[in-house]
Amino acid sequence: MNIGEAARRSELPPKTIRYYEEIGLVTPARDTNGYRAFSESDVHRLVFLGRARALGFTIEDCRALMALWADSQRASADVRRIATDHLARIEAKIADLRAMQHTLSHLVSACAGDDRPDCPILQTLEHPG
Amino acid sequence: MNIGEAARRSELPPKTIRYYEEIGLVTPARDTNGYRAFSESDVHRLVFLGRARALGFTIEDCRALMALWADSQRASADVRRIATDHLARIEAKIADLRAMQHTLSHLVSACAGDDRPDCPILQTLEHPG
DNA sequence: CTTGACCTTCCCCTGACTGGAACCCCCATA
DNA sequence: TATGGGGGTTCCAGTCAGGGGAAGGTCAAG
Repeated sequence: MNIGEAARRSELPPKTIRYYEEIGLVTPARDTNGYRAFSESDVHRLVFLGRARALGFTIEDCRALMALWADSQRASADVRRIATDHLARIEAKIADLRAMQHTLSHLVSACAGDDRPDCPILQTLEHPG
Repeated sequence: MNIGEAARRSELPPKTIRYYEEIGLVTPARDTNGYRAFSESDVHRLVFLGRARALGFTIEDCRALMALWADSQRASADVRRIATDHLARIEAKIADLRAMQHTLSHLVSACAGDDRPDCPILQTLEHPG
């Protein structure tokens, strides 16, 4: 199948699929006219990639996960380690964002938001505390 | 003062300060030897930038905030709108990350993480639900 | 006079794509 | 047979907010 149908079936944009080929995550065959020819297993890999990316795994995580997926001798510990590391990064990011949210929501509720210039948001950026 | 001291006082890396000059967020004078000569108000602007960036505002948000900061005729509504928009983006991002965290933490706790190949993480990436 | 710390510009690199230009291929219709 | 449209292809450039490092100029101390 051509890239268009592979895109519909994997729910990934054609551009993304070409990029994944460029970095070696999929290697579709080629027709004589130069068009990419995707097999069912190529689509299967693309769907896997889409799900892993949707969970926030990096491309390099995806590469490692796909290698483990293909390896019937894998240790589930290796998969789990990738996931726990990723989970830790996510939780750190959530903590950062929640700190920003905390500060910002206080500032926003303290600001009148009218046509006068007085603004605790700017005051805090200038001199916090 | 030279960029090194401006960096220490603003707690921003010299590279970042040069970048901010390149995109027009600060415009330090120059000594005859070509070195940047930062004034107190330049440092003040850098500190403001550092705080705004620490709250997650984009560079373009910072540019707008600094323009409002410099404008004694500003309406606090304009400042507040920038902050509320940014807060909304942060909250959307937190929601995304929490969804990932939710799914990932379930997967991690379901995975034995031993030397056997059976792995609900890979199974779910292959066939969710 | 030399050493070492500082400063300068310049260019390339990051992640994970996205947009666009220029061009090729295939099928249907007038 | 022309042509129009909807595929496909490659390559280049841009995104965001800087970071790394090279090649070279400047300055104060020993």
